[in-house]
Amino acid sequence: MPKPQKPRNVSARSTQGVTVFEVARLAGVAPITVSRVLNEPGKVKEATLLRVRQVIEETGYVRNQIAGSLASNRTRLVAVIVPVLTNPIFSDTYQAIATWLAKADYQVLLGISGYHAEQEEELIDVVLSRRPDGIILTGTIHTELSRRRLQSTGIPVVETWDMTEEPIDMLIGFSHEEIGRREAQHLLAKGYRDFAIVEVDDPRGHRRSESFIRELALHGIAPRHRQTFHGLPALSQGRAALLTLLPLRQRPLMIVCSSDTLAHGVLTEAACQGINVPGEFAVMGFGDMNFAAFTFPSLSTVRIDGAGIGRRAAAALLERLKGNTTSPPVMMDVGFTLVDRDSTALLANPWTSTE
Amino acid sequence: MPKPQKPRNVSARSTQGVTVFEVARLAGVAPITVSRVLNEPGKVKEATLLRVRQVIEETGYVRNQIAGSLASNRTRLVAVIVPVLTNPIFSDTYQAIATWLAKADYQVLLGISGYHAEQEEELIDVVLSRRPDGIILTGTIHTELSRRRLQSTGIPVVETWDMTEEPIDMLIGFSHEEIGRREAQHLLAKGYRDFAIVEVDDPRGHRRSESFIRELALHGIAPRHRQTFHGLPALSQGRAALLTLLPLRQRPLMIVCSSDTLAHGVLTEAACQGINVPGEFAVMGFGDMNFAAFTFPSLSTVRIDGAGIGRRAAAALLERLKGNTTSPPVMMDVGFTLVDRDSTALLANPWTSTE
DNA sequence: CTGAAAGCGCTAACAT
DNA sequence: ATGTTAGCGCTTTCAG
Repeated sequence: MPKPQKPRNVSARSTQGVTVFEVARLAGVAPITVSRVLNEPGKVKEATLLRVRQVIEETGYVRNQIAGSLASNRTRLVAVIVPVLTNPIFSDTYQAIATWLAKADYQVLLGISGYHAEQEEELIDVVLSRRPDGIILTGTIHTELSRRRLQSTGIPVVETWDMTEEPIDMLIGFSHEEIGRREAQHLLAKGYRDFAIVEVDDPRGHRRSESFIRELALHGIAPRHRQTFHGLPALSQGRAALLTLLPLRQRPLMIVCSSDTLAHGVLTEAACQGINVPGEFAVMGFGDMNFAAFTFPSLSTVRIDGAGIGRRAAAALLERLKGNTTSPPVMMDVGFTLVDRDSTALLANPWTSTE
Repeated sequence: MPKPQKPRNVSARSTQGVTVFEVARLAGVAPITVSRVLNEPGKVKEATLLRVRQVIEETGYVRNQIAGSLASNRTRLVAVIVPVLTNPIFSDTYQAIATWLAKADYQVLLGISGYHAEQEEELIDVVLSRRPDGIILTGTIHTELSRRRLQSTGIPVVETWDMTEEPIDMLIGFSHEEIGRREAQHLLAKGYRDFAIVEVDDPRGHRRSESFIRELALHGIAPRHRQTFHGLPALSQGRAALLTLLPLRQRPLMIVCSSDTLAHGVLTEAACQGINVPGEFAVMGFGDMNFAAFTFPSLSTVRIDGAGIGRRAAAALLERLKGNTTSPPVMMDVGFTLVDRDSTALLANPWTSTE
């Protein structure tokens, strides 16, 4: 039997809500037992468990995780820093992260950095003040200060959607340079020799393009055209891009886009102009988003397993939070897949004739 | 001058981090002054401000908002409950919410309900335990328990993306029934008489369709076809839908889709089959997503100002949190706009001839 | 403009 | 299996 409690919740500061003390009093147990019912029910005798749960039910008690977090120094909160919510390329990843974390009773604190390392730095400050148990970042490019802050806190960090030799902590992604390189090799091997690049100015897409161009250069080829749009990739930009490429139509042209959405726009404008794809233009996207297999013609692209990245990021974090510091450091390259569809199908009139 | 502090942070439970007490000691002030520097810098003398800020800088102090929230009973956290992150129709809204809240130093706690009222109910429980200062919900359909819990806490709630006579608290949205009705009237007025409905089984889209059909019925018309897909709207579904509609081609058909993505799929399959839109089929979407004006042919649709909903939801919440309980209850219908583009352009051969 | 004292509601640590 | 004690790190309240 617990000893009678001192009166509680009488000061003007209180929230007036039901607390563990009230529940404990009504159930005839000590507050810590209520806490155990909530957090470690296995450690409480069945009868006590039921009694406390009934009181919780009757009183409508809602636990205060803020107080719990302060006392236990664990928040069950994971901060997820995203560049934007409006670029669907990342949606699968964030959805997977939130879903898998929720299964383990962790919640997501969301931060939007707008693709800016400086804004991300501010965000990290804000977020750290809430003492998340873990942080998931999009990308591997951060300010030096961000890196130091994150490392000095010792909070588990997962970087995603990129590769680096020196991750802050854990890393689950793929190499954008490798994609550019392999994409170039792949298209060269198929016989394409004339290239145009259509991209937006997002940092990772830009690096894919640069890597693509470097690989072409190794084969003595320079792209005939490069167009960079601002902001998020949009169908409209792809359409505009194809219009500027029309004068290049004398010879078939391989149009390499930094996103499926841009590529879809190119295909749309081609359909509008009655231009045959892949006959007069071939088109390559990036992302293998859910529409890519169903455009007309179907879009060749680079498949990224966004949901897989999210699932693995969540899993790696949860593993660490379980206390498995003995587990090897996580630095996983999930890779990518070049997907050949109709938009790069070789026709009877081989492009290799332009060599 | 503050009196010398009792030793702090010596127990095994401490986080070993720098606390306000340490900062206060080094700056020669009381802890509460450090707190004021952080929260109400206007109330602190310039010299003190600078001195404390310097110590914060030197020590790398990171405030603990958990402790602050417990003491002040304010978390600066807003819970945002979304059905999914992978349906881009909502992206603008959530992006706007997070962005506008961040400007006011509020952060977003994210919850994914998967379109299920029951899952939302659990989520609300979890979320309430973190004592958010506000909650933003997607939709107005919740379990009775959810409604009661939310109302009994007294936390400001904003429901979005729908209308209801009895909002939990604040409401910023539009009527899906009204959309279905107006859409039918609009298309009937343009002369269309033969309709097919293509939709996914999301609850709000379904209600738009039902309302559309009711309005048609008032004019003695029943849709000739209705196809309901499962899951999120996808281009592939739109393509599949048009294939099943091909036998109906004898007379021109108005295909009403519950999402721009479905409609885009219909247009894609039409292009693939060499079918003239709007000649043989006319197509209507929903959402006016950023691609709708740039499909081929451009897509007639219903414009929803998703970003506006998000901005207003954030603003309404912030207004309430500023303590303006005197402000009138928020119940705003942001409306919608029927957008006529090429996919419903009337041709020389008027559809009205089929009457 | 600044400070002392007293909690906020919970749980770690240590009993029993 | 359950209880006692003592905080977690901050901010409210009340004083000066």
